Amino acid sequence: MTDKYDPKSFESKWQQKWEADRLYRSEVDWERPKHYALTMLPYPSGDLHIGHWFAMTPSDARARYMRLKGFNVLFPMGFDAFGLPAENAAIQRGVPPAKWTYANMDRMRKQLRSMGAMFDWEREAVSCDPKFYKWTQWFFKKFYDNDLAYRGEAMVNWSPTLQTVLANEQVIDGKDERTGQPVIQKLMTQWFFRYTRYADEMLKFDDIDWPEPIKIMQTNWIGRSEGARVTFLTEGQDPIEIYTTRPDTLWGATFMVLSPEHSLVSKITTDDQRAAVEAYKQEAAKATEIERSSEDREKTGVFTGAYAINPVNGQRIPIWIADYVLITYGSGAIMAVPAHDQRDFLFARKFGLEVRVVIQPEGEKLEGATMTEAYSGPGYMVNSGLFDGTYASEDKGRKNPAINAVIDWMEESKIGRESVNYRLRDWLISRQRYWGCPIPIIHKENGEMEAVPEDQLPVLLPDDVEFMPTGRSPLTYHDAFLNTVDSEGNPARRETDTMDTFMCSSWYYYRYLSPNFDRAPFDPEEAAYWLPVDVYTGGAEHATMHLLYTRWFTKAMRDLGMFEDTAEIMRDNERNPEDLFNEPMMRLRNQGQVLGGERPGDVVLATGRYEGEKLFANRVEVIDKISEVPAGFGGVFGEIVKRTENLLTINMAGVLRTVEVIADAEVIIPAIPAPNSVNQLKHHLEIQRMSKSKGNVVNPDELVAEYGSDTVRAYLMFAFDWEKGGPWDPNGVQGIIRWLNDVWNMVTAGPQAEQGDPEAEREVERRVHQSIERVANGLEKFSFNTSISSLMELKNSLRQPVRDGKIGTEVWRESMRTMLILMSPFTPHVAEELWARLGFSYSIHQQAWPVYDPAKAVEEATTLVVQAGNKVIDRIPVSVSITEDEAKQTALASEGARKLLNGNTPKKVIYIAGRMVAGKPTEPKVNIVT
RNA sequence: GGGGGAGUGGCGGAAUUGGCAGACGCGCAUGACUUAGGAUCAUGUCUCUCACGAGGUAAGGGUUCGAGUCCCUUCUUCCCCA
Repeated sequence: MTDKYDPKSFESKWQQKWEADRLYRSEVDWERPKHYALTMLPYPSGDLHIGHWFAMTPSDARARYMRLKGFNVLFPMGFDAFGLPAENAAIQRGVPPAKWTYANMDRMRKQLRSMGAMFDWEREAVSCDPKFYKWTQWFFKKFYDNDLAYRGEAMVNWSPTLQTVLANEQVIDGKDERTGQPVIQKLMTQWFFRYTRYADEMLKFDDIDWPEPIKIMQTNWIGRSEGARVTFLTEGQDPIEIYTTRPDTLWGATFMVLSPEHSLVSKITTDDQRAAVEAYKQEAAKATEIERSSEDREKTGVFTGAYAINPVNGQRIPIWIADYVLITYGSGAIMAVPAHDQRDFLFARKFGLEVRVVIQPEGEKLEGATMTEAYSGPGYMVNSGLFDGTYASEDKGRKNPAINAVIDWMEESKIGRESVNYRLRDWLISRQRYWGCPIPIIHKENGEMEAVPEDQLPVLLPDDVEFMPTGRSPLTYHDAFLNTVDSEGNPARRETDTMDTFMCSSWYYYRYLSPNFDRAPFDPEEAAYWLPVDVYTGGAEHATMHLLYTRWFTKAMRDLGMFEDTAEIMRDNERNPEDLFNEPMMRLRNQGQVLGGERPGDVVLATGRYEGEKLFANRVEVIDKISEVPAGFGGVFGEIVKRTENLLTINMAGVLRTVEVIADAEVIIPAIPAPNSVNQLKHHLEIQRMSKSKGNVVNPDELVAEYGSDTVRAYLMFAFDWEKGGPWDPNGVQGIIRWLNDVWNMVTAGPQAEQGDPEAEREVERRVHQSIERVANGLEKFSFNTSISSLMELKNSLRQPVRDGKIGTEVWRESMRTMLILMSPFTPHVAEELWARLGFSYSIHQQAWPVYDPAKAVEEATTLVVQAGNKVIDRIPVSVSITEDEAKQTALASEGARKLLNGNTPKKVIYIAGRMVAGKPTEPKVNIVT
């Protein structure tokens, strides 16, 4: 055959056929083992990004592999369709969010189909679809009814000029990014989920195979600490509760600090301090919590004029306010122990407050007056009454003898009690936004609240909305939405907050099970078979947000009995439901990120008219190299480092110069056919995240149009360590093209001999079997690049003997058959096409993964490596069946060993046997120690 | 500020988790075939050395018969919270 590998001629043909045949439809089949493979669903931003391909196509390859291994695989897809960008589009371009979102999803579905992935589209779930968000609201209601949802106060970014709440990403440097108006921090009533209720359970990872860094990040995020709560009384008898992890240092508390927002502040402030305190409170409102908690920030604060009594020693200590104490953490008040806490120490030194040492390290004498930093290490308690001499270790909580003793004593004498605290705060789900799932709550006239009854769900988002340029949610002035009646028929007002989109993404993979089911969030018949998710893939940036929220969600669902029907059906099918609903995903793997590659900017010569330093160019010419600048050139020349519209920044021998290209300027780019425009000039690109504004976005549609889907898939899997990612390099794709071309040519050329050479055929069989194991091993380990390199090696080792006519028809056909199945997870289209051309029956994707036979993979001859330490001193060809004794004798008799030993006897001889590891043979070694 | 990673040829990356460092690919070089080559084929390609050989996985130290891999110190860098 003479036809060339031309993916365009068959890729969409197969995609259509697979879809028409419902090849990837996954249905419950209790006779077969199941595998639920899940990859994070995209936000419908409008265009599929190369990052989506990078995340999804390797996951698809693995799902396909599991299918070939005999599993019934569910691999669904959907859209996380609520969110702020749709609203911004509405405000900026006047497109309704729903229209924008649905149009984007249509486009992205087409793009997703071009991947040739085995998505089961009949299970698609879309979070902004009322069929979906009815159940998001239903979950909210269940949580509300069971005290897992409540209203509380939280700090928000508040714009006083716009009278609206802003999201974190809308605030840059304390100002609204759109209007530049100042933003302040303000306490507002918001909806929360009791996230902390499952804090302890979420610290357990025993039953799940998740990456270690993710577990560490989640553990730190939850931030469990053991300590005590202690109540101090002010001189006016107002109680101030504090939380401390170091109750053993209570005697060193020489002042207290309240958060500026603490409710007692105005009450206890004395008249002569009031002006200063009020001024400080206003100042503190400008800083974000992240800034405030930064340790190296200059400490600020104001004395309230009031005093408290230290309950352990009766000492009278001043009460200050300072912004390094946050109202949202602990109780919003601390006891300050400057000798043993660095932040308190800096504060004390700045304001001249007493530093009293109460933990004295061994062999050192600390003095409060002369210390230069706080001491937080181990030592013996001093200045602490009856506890003097007690040893304070480095352990935290009860394990520390000093803390243990003090807590017991405090509980006995009713001064304080043991307490566990978490850095984790409750999950704030309120968003003062329109394009989100409405919170199904009604505010009655009398101020009480009630949940919308289940039969009235969903509370629909109105689509006849108009956006104000302020960004205020249109729900807050949409009368038809706002006005309703309560359960007694009295007029009432709807809640206008919508839910955080993390709420939708916390349960979407349950909706995939039965996206049209209308009696519950999911059909227990489906759930009993498919749950839990076996493998989940996505970006590590979701480590502490999405992945913690979703764990919480599943635990809450379990405790509210939402899996009971499912468990019953499992039992009916002899599946033990125990421990299956504690965690949503059994295995998690994170892919890295594809970054924009580095690209040099065009080197240009620009001439025109100067106005001061700035050049108004009427002619810009791109040249090859900086050395081609003509002598005596009077304009600006150099590499374009940046271009904004017609404004160029040019690096002229190290100096940055600005050139404005005038409207009808002559632009000459030799590489691009004339006429050229300013927009075709390329500027320098650094390796960094891809974004439209940087102009370094790689468009997968263009790549697919040029090279075909299989090549793009395989290249993404081959060019990177999947868990790491890296900068995009357009050149490497050549290697994949050559590989697929070679495979194509080899298969279409057919066998070159009827009878082959037995030795060559045995070698081919060996390579084929080694490859089966190696390709599988890479897929198991998410090491897609090594799987593909194994496939390239297999092709390399087949090509020459086939060409030389050493492989007979039978072995040739069997080898091609196996190779195509091995390739099919990675390059599903070309594998199917060649499969069909070889006359095998449709479809390759319904075949079984070839069985690895170690006996066929094994080598007959190998090399014995003789080492002295880490250095190779000889190599001797031997049989693989060599025994330890034979190997040692052979090694000692070798030329290299003779030279090394020079007649002496070795101190030690170590033998390392050769093995077959993941389809790859290793050589036996003998290490001779002298 | 806090947290998590990563440092291996000109480049992307391999290396059974302690056992011949640099697989596979890109690029490059030389040659072949060609009207042509950004096609294809062959050979080579860590560094130094004509060679024999020696050195080499960010830098320094340690453990070990043996270290890219484990431990300590330093440096660089990326990501996340944002």
